[in-house]
Amino acid sequence: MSKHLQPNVNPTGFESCYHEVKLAEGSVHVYADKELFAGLDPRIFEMAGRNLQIPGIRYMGYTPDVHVGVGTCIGTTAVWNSEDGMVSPSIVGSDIGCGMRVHLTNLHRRDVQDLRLRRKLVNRIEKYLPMEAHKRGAFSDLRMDHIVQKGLKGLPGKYLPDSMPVKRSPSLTRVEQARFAFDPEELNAVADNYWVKGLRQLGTLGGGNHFAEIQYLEIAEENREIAKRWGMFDGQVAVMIHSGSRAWGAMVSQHYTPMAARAMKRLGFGTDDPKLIFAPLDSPEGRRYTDMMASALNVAVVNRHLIAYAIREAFLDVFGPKLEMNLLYDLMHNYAWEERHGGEERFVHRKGATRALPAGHPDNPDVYMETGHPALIPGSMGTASYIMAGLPGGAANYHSICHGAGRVRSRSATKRLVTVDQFAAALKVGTEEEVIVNHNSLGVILDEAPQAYKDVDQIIGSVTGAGLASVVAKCRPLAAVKGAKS
DNA sequence: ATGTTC
Repeated sequence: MSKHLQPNVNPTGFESCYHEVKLAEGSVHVYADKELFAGLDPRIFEMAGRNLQIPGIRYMGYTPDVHVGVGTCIGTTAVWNSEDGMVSPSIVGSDIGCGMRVHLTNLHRRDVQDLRLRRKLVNRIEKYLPMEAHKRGAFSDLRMDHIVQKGLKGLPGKYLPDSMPVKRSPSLTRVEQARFAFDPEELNAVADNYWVKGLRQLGTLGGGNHFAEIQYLEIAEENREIAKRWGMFDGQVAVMIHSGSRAWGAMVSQHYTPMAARAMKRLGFGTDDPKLIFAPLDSPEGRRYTDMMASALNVAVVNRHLIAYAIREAFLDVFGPKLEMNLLYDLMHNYAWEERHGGEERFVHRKGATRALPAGHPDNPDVYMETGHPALIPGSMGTASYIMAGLPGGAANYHSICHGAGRVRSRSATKRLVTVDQFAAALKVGTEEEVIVNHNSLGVILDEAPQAYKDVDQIIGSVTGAGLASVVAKCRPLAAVKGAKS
């Protein structure tokens, strides 16, 4: 029993961080402190009511960063039985497989303190890491069909170097290293341009809130033992990546949502929201969607892996061959999958929600069985990100925690209300602590200013306050790489 | 988020 290392936590305000909201259709369980809860948009509860109309739903939870989305809020955990449940393309959303990856280097923050060196590093990263798509002919050694079907196992060995171990360290779960038996006809039906574009977009960041950051770690005092086991130390330079399956996942959403809608019509299912689409897991349409969603998860993991590979090339250019960049974990926050909860098989949808399994949970990968796996939480630009460990109390929310800060204002409103100078101040431009960014003009990414987001520290405070997870490390930004609309 | 764009 004592072999499991539990994170140290002293939840002080559990009662004040949990709210059961009773609606006509059932309850939605909200994890947020009183202030965040009071500030929530009332539309998220109307949305919860319509989601709770889907037959067979067992549970619906909101994380503290919850906000309105299409059909279903970002920040939702929605659960069915595996045996006779539903799968919903609307709940998964269109950014299928979007998630986080962290690599730990053997560098200390003092090794990258010099601003000119950091700028050089960002320039190097831009050389290897396109924002939109690789030039025609790049990655001629990759097979998109292998990647779609086998994920990381579909990559040639060249892309799996020892200094960023993937094969050697079984640190990925069955979701992230999924391998599926795809129906050839299903894949044959995908238009040629998606195969071409899919290949060219591998190892590219994309736009919106996606990013790659160079960060340094501040280990939380109370979880030093876990941090040590995970190979982390104070001041360690880490690379955090936030990206997804790019156009492939968008194609799956666009093509298979109408297909699931036809199944609903055939079977006589519906809710008050015509945009909320779902199908039985054991219907032909439900199975086809779930398979194709899995293909997007494979693409997303490979995309993040190749982004990390590109960043490693940049680091090797600058720091030489002694540089190490070990994978800590890769973890998605937009997907649906089978998991074991309370000894039962459940089908868990997470839309903008991060799995945080505690020590001993059977779905942990072996290397993290004794601590729980790292839960990777991105902050907004210029603020902190977090690496957390799940607590047993997280079972209340099916081991889901937040996926970031959560937007407080739209992109257009942010551009209207926030000035470039205010953004620059948030990035500490002109000081020794400046967060180096890959854009000369901050105006092109103004909609991603931290002023567009909630305070991530307060979001994390609600997660720890509710006893769902505990902080292992706070990750402070040193440099940020982002795509921008030209 | 992405792609296509009246």
